[in-house]
Amino acid sequence: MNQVKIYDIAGAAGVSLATVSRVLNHPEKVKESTRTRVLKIIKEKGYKPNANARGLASRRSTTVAIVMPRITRASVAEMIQGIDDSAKKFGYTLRLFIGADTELQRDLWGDVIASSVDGILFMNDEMTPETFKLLQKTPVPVVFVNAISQTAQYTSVLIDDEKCAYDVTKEMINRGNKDILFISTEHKYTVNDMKQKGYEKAMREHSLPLNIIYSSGDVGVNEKDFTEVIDKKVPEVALAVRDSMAISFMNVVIKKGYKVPEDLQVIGFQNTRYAVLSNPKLTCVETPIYDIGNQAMAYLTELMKRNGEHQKAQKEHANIYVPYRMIWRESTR
Amino acid sequence: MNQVKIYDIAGAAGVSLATVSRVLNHPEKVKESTRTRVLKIIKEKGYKPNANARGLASRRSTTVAIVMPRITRASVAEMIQGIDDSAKKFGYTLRLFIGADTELQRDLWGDVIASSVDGILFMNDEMTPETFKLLQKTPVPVVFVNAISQTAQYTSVLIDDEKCAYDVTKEMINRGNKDILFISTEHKYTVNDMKQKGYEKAMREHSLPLNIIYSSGDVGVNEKDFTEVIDKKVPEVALAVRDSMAISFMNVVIKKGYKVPEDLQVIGFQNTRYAVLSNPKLTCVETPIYDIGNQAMAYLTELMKRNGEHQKAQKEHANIYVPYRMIWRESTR
DNA sequence: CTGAAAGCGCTTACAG
DNA sequence: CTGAAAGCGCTTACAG
Repeated sequence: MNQVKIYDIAGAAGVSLATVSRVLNHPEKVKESTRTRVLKIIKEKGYKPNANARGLASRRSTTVAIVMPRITRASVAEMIQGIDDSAKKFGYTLRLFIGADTELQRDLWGDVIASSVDGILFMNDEMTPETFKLLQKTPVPVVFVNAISQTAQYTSVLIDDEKCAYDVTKEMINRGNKDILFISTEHKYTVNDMKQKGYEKAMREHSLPLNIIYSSGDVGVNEKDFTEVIDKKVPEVALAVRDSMAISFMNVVIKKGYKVPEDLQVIGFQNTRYAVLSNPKLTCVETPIYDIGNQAMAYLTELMKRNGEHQKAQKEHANIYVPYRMIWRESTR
Repeated sequence: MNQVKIYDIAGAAGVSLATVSRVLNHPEKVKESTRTRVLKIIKEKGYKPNANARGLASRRSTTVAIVMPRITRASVAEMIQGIDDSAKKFGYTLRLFIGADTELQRDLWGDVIASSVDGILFMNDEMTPETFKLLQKTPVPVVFVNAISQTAQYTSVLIDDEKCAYDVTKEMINRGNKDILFISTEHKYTVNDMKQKGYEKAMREHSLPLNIIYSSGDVGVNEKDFTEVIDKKVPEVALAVRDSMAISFMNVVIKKGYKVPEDLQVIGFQNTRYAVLSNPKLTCVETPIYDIGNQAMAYLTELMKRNGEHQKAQKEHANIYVPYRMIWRESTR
């Protein structure tokens, strides 16, 4: 293991372990001359305090857990990048826990706790009450990322899905469209429900009939479902909660001989990389997923700091809404 | 923190700490009756050993580091899913370290070591000699994932890119094509170089002229570059190291009024989700990225086990090639 | 401002 | 098969 230990630094600098430790953790408590001397040696020897020892002794690990049901959703990677960039800035390191609700309850949550992270970024939407109980017992701050905590007890960082869907729908209505299809996921996600709510609100305000379809995440299934819909009637506008669904829908329609955006306009709700690879390019609500990750981590840092000072922070709850914007491309006119 | 400690279990079971620890770590050394009794209590109380304490005392953390330059590449998420599924099976937990070569050298690698992981999955292609030195000093096993260690000292888990590109190119030649364009990245990745090598080999064997273009990862730049190429001449076949590039190329060609696959056939080298969202759907070499992650983690587990037994395993090196296969879709005929 | 000492929660030889 | 004890590498009151 021949790693440099704190002893080595103390020895080389002619000070005690305690002083080296202080230089790292409470530099203001150390006389400047010794501080610089110690820091110099730390740098020379490339000393990095053992994370386990530090975690054990201090009960803080400068480590944060990311808990998510799946990592392969299109948006997750970029969110993690946002989280990581922020984590680096604040000196935190990331642990990854991937598992759905059931796994969380069985085993995974124990791992999260056992690893004594300082905070948790939680992306599992739609918790069962059991999971919620688990969360409640957690001794460290939790922030929801692009997922809503239905319990209004934790802060979520996300876009205001309902307002956003409302705005888009309204905009398309104002442009003279009446037959607007809303495409959502079969699997229930709160964020998608919020979007649907926004869509419904706008449609109702104009006394327009709702037209909603739920399909899976699988492109093959999408195409089958969408074909059925189209065979009945091609809507004027399709809004899809996922870019991949928007594009699938568009492709199906085009193959049937219709024109986009002339016969049908399509809008996606994410602005993933897919959006510019489709033909025509997909108009999107841009969900600034990188920013969401970035801000969630920054906010969690706040909470962790407070958590260190007084116990029990985080009872108040206020969601943090990250601004979204429209990116008009070729699939609308 | 009111977490259950090993003391609590020992107390409740009427045994010593040592015995509880043994039940968890060397169950065969404990009499069955006490073992079951202790296990029952562990389960009841939901005891999970503190990972820091365990890591510190045992010098093994059942934790693995994933080191990668960026997480937003299309293939990474699925690879991580593969890694995670395997990690779960073997009882490991994941830490994420995202950073390019320079960051590794400056700081990040120190974090990796300090966190005392039991093994490292390394995805940074194209290391500088400095990074390589860092790797050499690492006390734990390292496995390269979908990236080649140019030094033939570490095992890589990946597909045989050269052979694969050779096979595809040859197949397209055999089908009567002569003008085959190879599209690669501007940024140098060893895996892409290997593909290029395979392409070149096949072309040379048939005395066909090489036609290679390097472009960026940005779709906008791609389109500009590709337009230039096409304005000179549309090739019969385009092979692209990334699906996104293949699709961009295809879109540019289609917009110019050509037909795919009639005038141009296009093949991608990844089979990401993009492939089925394009229109026409993209023919691909399927890089089984999930399997690569999965097997890499499984192999790392082997190495870590050995590393525990005799010191210094891992001098021999043999890459593990995961089989690839062609998925013929609509962009070829 | 600095050092000696206790302790974080485990694991693992070492005895028995 | 089991327990007492040392130790993993740090941090942090507590003295001084």
